[in-house]
Amino acid sequence: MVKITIGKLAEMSGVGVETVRFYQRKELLREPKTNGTVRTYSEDDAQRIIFIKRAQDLGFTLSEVKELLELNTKPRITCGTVKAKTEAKIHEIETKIADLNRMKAILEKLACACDASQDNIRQFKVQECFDVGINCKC
Amino acid sequence: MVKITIGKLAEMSGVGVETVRFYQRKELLREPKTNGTVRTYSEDDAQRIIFIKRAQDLGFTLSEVKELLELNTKPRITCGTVKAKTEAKIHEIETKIADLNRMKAILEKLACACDASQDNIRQFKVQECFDVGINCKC
DNA sequence: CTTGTGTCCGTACTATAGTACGGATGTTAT
DNA sequence: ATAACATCCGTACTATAGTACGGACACAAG
Repeated sequence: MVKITIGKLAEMSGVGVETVRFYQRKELLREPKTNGTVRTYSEDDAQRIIFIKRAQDLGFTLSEVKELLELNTKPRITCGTVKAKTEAKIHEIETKIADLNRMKAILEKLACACDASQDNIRQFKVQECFDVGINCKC
Repeated sequence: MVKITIGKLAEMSGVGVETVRFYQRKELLREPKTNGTVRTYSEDDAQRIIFIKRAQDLGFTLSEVKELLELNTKPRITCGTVKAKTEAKIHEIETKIADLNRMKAILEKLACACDASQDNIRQFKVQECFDVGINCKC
């Protein structure tokens, strides 16, 4: 077995050394075996960090990731549990996308109204545009 | 004009008193007129806070919201400037939507993969589930 | 054996977005 | 007038997700 130090682990998994230590404090990573005083890590630790980063990119917070990882250590957890958590996350994302589309439509109206105006010192009321697009005739 | 105190303003706009003061410190709200020492607010301040909360819900940070609001408050801003900022915001939103759609697609694959292996695997590895999700053909 | 790089560990700091607290003063209702 | 509540103000604290720092060791090369 290859000796992996914290520096190598960090490099392998694409995070900083301090981040590894931070994840240990947060109990997202186990406290590793030490021979002497210097801790040695395994390939599994790297995989775990890569998983954490991936889940995070997918919109999970660290505590949600921790929860997901704990599904492994707890007995008799089924795919159904993971699926439920994932679907809740999908729903959150869908809501966000819908909101953003609404926001985008309103901003497009604002840009359009801006275009239509010949008056270069006209005051646009951004708030009103956000409300219903009152000022926007397009 | 009705006298609106900070407490009433907070109640009207659905935030805490401390949040109003926080927004003042962050210059998202103007420092209000005082008669004596107690500050009085207007209906506009409430509208402004409600706007802040809405934009925030749509995924804008407070400093982004501040920028949006400054489109109104800067006196001699031209239509061209407003339009440029608005379009930049639209672009940001489009990027966010794309990112969220990517996340959603991956999570849907994950949910699907979880579904497929529901009854078969007892000792289930969450990390593998994510891997399967990413490579899943469903 | 000394130099240099790496690791260990605690602590402190960053940014974002607030929330809570304590003492002083202001305002209002009875 | 006096109790009760509200406001003012600064400071400190919360959570999230790290990043940075400084002293003490560890270890490998020259």
